[in-house]
Amino acid sequence: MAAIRTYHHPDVEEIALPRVLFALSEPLRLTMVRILSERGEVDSLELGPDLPRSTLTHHTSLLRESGVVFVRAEGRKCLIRLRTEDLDARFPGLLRTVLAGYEDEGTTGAAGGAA
Amino acid sequence: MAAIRTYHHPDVEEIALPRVLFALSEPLRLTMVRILSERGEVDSLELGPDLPRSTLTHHTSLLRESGVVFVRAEGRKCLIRLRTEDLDARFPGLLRTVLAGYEDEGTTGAAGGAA
DNA sequence: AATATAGTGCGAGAATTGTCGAACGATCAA
DNA sequence: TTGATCGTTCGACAATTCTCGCACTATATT
Repeated sequence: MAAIRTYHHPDVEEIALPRVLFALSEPLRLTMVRILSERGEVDSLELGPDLPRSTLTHHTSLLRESGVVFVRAEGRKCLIRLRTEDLDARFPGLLRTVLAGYEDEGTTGAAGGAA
Repeated sequence: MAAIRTYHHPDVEEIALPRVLFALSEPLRLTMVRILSERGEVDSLELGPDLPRSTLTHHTSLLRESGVVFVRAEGRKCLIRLRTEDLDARFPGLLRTVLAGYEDEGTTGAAGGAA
């Protein structure tokens, strides 16, 4: 029984707006968030199949530490989902507004070619 | 009659969400935006009285080039206002949502001590 | 014209962020 | 146990961003 992978997540009150906006200001991460909103909880590889693993971990960690996503280990894999309720409790409507404004741009083949 | 100071502003369609979010992800700029939303069109000095001028120009330019604010020269001064309608046409509700989520934090003495 | 004030642009340096290879531990299948 | 796959961490490098002094132009006042 080896050490289980654990992840730190900020409490709802600790989620800071500048950090969230910064996390969402990167096209790649914004695309990840859009995928998450469409598919719910997904395997981390779905967020960037063609990306180097270390790059994927980097962006995933940033989204997690800013309070945008929740990450949990499942066997070898890494399941990720949006903290929709927490974000909505903290910044009502923000996520919906951002996603609505990003639907038309970058709709095709982003996040390293996720299809 | 010398050359009038002119400023480039992106068209409404050119305003990109990642750029806007990045512009709003900086606490200083976020505070500037809040001041603008409270006071309407203001002298640029009101956005950061204690800041070095070059720093102020830097942030003002970034906000302008991302499509968040409109800048016009008035004599020696520089008047700045939010592009509320344009932003709302492009990303409905974004500005209101962001401002609502930032009212409680950083309410005091930010933007270099603007009072 | 002389002075004071406001804004801009440039440049340098510090700080932050993004990308990615390599090594490592953990997990699953055979 | 062996081999393959996945995620993490570290380190290095590139790119971007931030801050700010300085010189310069433009404007307003006297």
